[in-house]
Amino acid sequence: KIQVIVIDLFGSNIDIELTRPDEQFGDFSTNVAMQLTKSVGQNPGEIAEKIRSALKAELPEQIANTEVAGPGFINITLTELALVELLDATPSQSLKGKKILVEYSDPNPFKPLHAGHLYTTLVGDSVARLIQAGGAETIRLNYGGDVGLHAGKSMWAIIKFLGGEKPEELNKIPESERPKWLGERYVEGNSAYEDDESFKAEIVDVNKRVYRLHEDQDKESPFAQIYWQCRKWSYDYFATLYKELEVESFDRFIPESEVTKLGTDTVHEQLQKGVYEESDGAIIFDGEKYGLHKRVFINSEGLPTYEAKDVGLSLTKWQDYHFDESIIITANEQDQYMQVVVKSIEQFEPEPAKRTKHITHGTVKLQGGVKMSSRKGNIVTALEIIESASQAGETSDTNPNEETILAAVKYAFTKNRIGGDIVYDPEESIALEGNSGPYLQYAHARARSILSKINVDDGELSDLQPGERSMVRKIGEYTEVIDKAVQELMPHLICTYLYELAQEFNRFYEKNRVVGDEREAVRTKVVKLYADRLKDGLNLLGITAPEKM
RNA sequence: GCACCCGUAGCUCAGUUGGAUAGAGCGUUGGCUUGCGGAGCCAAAGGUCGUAGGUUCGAAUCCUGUCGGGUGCACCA
Repeated sequence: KIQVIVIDLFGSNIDIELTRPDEQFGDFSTNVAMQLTKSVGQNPGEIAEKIRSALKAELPEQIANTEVAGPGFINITLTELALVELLDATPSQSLKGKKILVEYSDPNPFKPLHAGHLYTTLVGDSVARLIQAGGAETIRLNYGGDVGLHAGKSMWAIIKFLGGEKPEELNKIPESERPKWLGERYVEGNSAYEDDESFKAEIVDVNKRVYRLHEDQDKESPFAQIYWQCRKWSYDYFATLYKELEVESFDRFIPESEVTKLGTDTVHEQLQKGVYEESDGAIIFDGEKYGLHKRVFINSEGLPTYEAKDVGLSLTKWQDYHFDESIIITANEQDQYMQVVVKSIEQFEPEPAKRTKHITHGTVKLQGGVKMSSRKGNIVTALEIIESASQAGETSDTNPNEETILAAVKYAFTKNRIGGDIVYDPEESIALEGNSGPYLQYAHARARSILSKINVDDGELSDLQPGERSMVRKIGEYTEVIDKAVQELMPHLICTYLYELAQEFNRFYEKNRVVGDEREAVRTKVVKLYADRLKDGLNLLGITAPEKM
């Protein structure tokens, strides 16, 4: 609408950006006038004034007031009618008709789940929810390394523990201790590999046997029985965590073993065509030609590295889904690695490479910047994080139930912009005051409690008083926020908004009685709209909104 | 050495396709309580936006240098 006026007046069709300014300035604001200063050759105040008066004349029904302020902002205050109409808007489903793959979580069988896995799982879940909210056909993928050196290390230590290749010995390990037991074996195998040359050689050999077992589709040999049994234990363990977290379930688990052959074959094939090259007995891709670095895809033992398997994975995704977009979420240490892999694929299969987007996040640290490592063994496991939230709740006056604990952890991990490291503080996450999941749950429950005491029908939103208008204004921003969060794939935008919304409500609530007031009907409508948005927003984050707490 | 990410209040973070007095929470200090869930509200103190330049009418935001932290740079994942 402003666009048209600008074109009429100045013949310029720049994009008009409407922002939500501080409430004192109005409902919308734009700085076009300042942007036009140069091309038009008039001072911003004059330009703004022309646009302002034209705009006001054009839309008398929608615009109550406009003014030019500061260096040349045009501030627009909507009429009550227009403001209320904004409430009917729904998120724009901008991804409708697209098929989008989201790969995240990616735990490796035979290795323990540490706090980082919890983080990446929750980030992935919230991003996938956004994509789904955008209307896309969303396919959740989980890729895991069931072959590779780590599996070799674990298998070596497992066999040693069992006193040989004796699968029946596995039955002696109680079900509840299996995840921990597997984690300990990995740590043992890893230390052995690093500390002792002869152990290292043995492990390399075990690693080869694991690959061979897949090629031969061996399920019978004692070695294979141990492998498949422990692999299953790992997957069971992952399933337990996902269930506990109440994250959306994955559409497909793709173990590395499933894509190894395709990846290996492709690399060999493209070696002939010059995409990959031989170097010191290994097959590499020379990313330096593209400002990246060199990486080994097939090692000199002839075994595929992670790189080759990722090639297989990408091609598998492309063949099986023909996606519009493929999103991969990992820790940021894989950032440059992934660029090399994707660049190599681009050389012979450009389409899927171009449609692949890598989102990276930072690492989880505990209060005081303590980092966790899975090499040393002193790791914080995923379940321990949840446990710590629960414990922090018990020592406070909260006494949280499961819903609250999950809300605490999920919100703590999604409220920050994806990218940097995050510091997890259990006490802050479970706190009922401040910017936390439980605070928002409480805010919701309190609003529902008010509504449960109401006996009148909703009123029309008209002749709004200032507090009511502020609430309507804030509620009306909901769809804009969702759209932006979907577009940018940034769940934290929703967190920020919901928190602001709850604060706005608390201000309203402080001054305006609902039940029994002469404006009860109108205010009931406001509270209802507020509670519904809060609930929807929390659900988008995978957080429940209980009626009572 | 090269590359990528990060550096905003004591702490944890928003704000970064350039725009109005840089905003929240926690913590600190003071006020509000006969209340629909006070798990709240109001207010104060607290900032050379790492630092030095540059571009611009205008820079936390863009460019360059520099310092500090993290990560990655060949047979690990």
